[in-house]
Amino acid sequence: MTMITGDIPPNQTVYIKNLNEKIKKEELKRSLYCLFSQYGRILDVVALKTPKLRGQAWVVFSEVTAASNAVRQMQNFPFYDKPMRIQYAKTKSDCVAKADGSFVPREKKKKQEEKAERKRRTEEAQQSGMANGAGVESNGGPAASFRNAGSQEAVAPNNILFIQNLPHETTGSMLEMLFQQYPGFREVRMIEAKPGIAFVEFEDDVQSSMAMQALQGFKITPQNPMAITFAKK
DNA sequence: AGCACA
Repeated sequence: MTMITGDIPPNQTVYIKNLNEKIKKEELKRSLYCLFSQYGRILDVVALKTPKLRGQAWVVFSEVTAASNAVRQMQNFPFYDKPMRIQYAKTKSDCVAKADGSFVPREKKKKQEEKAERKRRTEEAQQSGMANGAGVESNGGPAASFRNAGSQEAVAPNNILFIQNLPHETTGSMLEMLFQQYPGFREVRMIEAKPGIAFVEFEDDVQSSMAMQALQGFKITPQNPMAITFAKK
């Protein structure tokens, strides 16, 4: 069991390192968003290019299960020519804390920690009824019900996309018009015997992910939002 | 290698 995640407990945020440091921050964040959004809803992507933090990023999911799938499935995924190393984040992301009400701004947080430290040092002769932010991690959160990947089996990235729920009149050239605008596009393959589905091939997984993100739910007719997943290998 | 929230 040589798991790279070490002994860090599950967290809805994943910490990614060994990222290509030449990629500009905005592009990196966009790409990470595209690449990881198949595992669930993403609340935030954090990347800094400071000396200490370059080459690393945090992707915040709305669900821990999404993060778990991402840690497993995307482990060592070659992203901009470097294998990603993915773990759970060590601490709660600010955007999560803000959502659950436990957020404490940075400066104040320092003070609060010092205060807690002082308190700890004084003999605790009595225990007051102070309930200190002891994680009430209930997810009474809003609308977690999308076509998120949490319910279905997590599929590993693939340069080939599997498209479902197309109107039966869909032609290859219609799909080509849609998908060819994304870099790395190679070809569309319709399955004559099976109307309503198609395969779209890109040069690599990153590019296919971009197109998937961009066209997910795209409606050729009002009744037919496209359902795009990676093709099974 | 490196765990932040510009």
